[in-house]
Amino acid sequence: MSQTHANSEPHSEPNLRPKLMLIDGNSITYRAFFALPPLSNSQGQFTNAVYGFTQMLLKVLQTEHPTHVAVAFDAGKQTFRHRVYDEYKGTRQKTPSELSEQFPLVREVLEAFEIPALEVPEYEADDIIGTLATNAEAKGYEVLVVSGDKDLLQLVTNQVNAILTRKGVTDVERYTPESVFERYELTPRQIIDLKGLMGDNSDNIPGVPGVGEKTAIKLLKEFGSVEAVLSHIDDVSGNKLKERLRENEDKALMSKQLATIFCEVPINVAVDALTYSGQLTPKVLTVFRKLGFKSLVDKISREIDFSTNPSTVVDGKGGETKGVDEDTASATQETGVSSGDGTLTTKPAPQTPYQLIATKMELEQLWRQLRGEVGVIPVCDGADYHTANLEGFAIGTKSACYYVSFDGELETTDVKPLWSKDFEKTVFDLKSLVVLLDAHGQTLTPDGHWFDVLVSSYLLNPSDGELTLQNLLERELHRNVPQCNWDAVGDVEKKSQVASWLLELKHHINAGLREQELDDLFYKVELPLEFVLANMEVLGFRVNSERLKGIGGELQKQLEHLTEQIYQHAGMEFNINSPKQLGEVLFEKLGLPAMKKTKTGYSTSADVLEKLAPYHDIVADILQFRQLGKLQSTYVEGLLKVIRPETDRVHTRFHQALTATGRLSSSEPNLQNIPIRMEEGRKLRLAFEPTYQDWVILSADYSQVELRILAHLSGDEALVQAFRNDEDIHTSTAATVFGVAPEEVTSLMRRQAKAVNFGIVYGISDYGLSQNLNITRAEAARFIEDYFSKFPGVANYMKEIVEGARKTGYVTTLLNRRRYLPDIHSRNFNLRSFAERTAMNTPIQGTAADIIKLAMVRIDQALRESDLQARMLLQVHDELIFECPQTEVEELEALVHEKMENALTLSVPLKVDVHVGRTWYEAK
DNA sequence: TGCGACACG
DNA sequence: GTGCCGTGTCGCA
Repeated sequence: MSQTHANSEPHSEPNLRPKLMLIDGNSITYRAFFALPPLSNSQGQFTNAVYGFTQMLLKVLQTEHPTHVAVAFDAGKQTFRHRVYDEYKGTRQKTPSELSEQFPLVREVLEAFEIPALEVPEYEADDIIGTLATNAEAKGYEVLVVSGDKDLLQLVTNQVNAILTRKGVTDVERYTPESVFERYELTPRQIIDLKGLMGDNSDNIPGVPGVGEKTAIKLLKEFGSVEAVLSHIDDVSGNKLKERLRENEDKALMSKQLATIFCEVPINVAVDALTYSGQLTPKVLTVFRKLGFKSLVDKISREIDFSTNPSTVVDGKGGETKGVDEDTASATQETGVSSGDGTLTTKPAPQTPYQLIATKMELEQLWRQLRGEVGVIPVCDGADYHTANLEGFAIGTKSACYYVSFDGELETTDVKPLWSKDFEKTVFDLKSLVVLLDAHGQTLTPDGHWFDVLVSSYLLNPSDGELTLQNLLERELHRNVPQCNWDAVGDVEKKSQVASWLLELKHHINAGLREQELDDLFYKVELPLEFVLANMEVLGFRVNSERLKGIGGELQKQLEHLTEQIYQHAGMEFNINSPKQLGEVLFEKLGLPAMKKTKTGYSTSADVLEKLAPYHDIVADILQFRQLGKLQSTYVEGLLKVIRPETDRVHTRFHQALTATGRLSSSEPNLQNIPIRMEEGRKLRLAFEPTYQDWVILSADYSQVELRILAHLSGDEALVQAFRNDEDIHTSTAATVFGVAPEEVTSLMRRQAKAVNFGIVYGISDYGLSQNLNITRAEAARFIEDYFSKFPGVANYMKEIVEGARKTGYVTTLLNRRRYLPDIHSRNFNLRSFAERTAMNTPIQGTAADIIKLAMVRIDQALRESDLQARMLLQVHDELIFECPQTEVEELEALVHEKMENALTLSVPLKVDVHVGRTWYEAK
């Protein structure tokens, strides 16, 4: 591994060797455009791409400190590659004007940075970069190429490294020849061969059809290059593959040619002329202001080196003066600029003094030193917080770092003072800390002054991709996070440094929460909810494995019987679980009419099969087989695997920072999708029991919560009235839409109205409804039209929510939870329509999530304050499951009713149904 | 490893 | 030339 550069600090260790950074301007700008929501500044000019580009630029300059920099751009449409292959980049959509108008802005930014922008007619940015990289390498430079396109990996050598974006814009990864090999098992030059074989959709490079990354790598590992593969086709394993290679020899060779970066572009600028001073001039601030980059103005102002002029620092707290802290950044920014004299320097992250705490005496001293805000990172011997052992805590303050080790005489109970209100603790993933400490008999509570950077940053953007601590630090603070193994002991000094960065992250995120008015949602709902979820995870749900095995035995018998019958119908044996083989049997052997196709073959989905049922008895058996097979594999065998044998319990994980709408999700096992709709599956709930003999399961579910929310949000009079009268909503909708009295509504009419109601909540389309009801599109469109004319408030709400999303780029729930919808401006019909439906659905689904989360927090609090033994086991989106002694049923029922129905006050009542039973099955 | 199928709200 | 919202898990190719 040659991580030496990434972790070195150029300032402390002057580097005499020149370092050239070459940035692929097109690739980074493109990537930024699609990764970021369509931000625009006060003049309505779109700035997301230039913003992302600038973020990226700042980050790489700050972390790499190059001595020479250039940015390359594609020049115009036609390139020499089109002469080879006229369909080159043919599938690529026309560059949207929202993007192309930002390229001049990118150049303005570069001008302010005094970084040259290069382009050469007929050549692409790649080729310019390749040429300069080669030249510079020959002159003894260290070279870094920065791009979003993994093609550039072909340029990597020991002297030329690549920095590629991973997710978003600023989440990057640095590649050396070793790390290219680690990732692809190929040398950098073989990246060209890889593309020759697998092609590239975005550039319309064909490759060999049917060969993807996996196959291509396998072939290259064996033969080395495209040419070698083609001259040894006979030695390739797999007949189909051989055939494909033979048929596509030309394509493979041409694809390789297209993918090869041309390193002899005629450029009239010398590498040595591309010097970069490393100093930001005030011009940069001017351009940032003009573009409306408020946060970047703050950011670079914060990094201004005031060491020569400390008196300009305005620090209201009169505290530390060596840094500019977040809260005063806006004040100092003005001073920094108006003084206008000097140059502004970006600085690498500070190193904070570190101390190991391993004895009682050292710990005593720590308590005397420590006060106020601390970042805390638990250090464990494994990734799974349900089973890992706690080995110590990395602790960071603004000015010091510590590691408290439980390796010697200290144990977890010794750090108890840390959990008191006296310390304001910031962590990443509070729930996991609560679970970890519970294993050591320590109970953390919401009143202990907490901040969680995971859940809070999720609120700022729930669709931001995987939220890891590393991602957050890099994305939000532009910190180069030291390499360390987070799921193991060791690296404690680095971890404690990161712990102190948690505090900066907190302030950064807090500012965002205030700006989006999300502080209430975070502090009053999500943060306390972490403790509720932790307790549910730790407690688990008791499962009777004997009963489950009994159900499994029954299923097995039925499955065997069905298998036999299906073979008989088919006249042959085959794998019923294989959609491919099944398709062949149904549509070729038995000649049933194929109604739909998927990319891989015939569709055998349930809705297709249901239509085929009248043609052949085999179809019903297959549907039955599929259903039972699912029950057996997922719910019997899958569940048995995760029952802890010592306790007969399953412990799900709730994910609080995952869904785009604000819902929770559950996994390992997923207890939010235990069967209920079909009786056979529902029987599985017989295996879910209360902990003790004389206890019961109590379930409480919101009735029609999403439609009630729709009534509230839209204010539609008819819908509101229906709920105020406590009518059966689907019957009432049917009566209204079909213009009949409620008692004249037939079951068909009710079923159709129900589908329309669902469709409305999902962001309706005539196609979707027609599929669901098995009617024509025209008929579905009629239904929708009728519905909207009878519920004009709903029609208007849907129109306005989409318009609002177009204007602001996001939608919100009743508690201000936000979801960005960048595709709302897409030129792609599909993506745009999807975003529009999402705009209609998310406020509804998300508000339902807000409401039940609030109810959970209130119920948890009420239970803790009461003397009830009852406890919450699960949340399933619109219902809560509890267990309690039989004697508590009445009181718990009253409590749950009260808290759930009054979680929020809407213009329609919230209604909750409660069911009690010996098992989960019987609580219906 | 991506996809189809299917479990839930 | 489209396809109703949000999830997780299994088996196949």
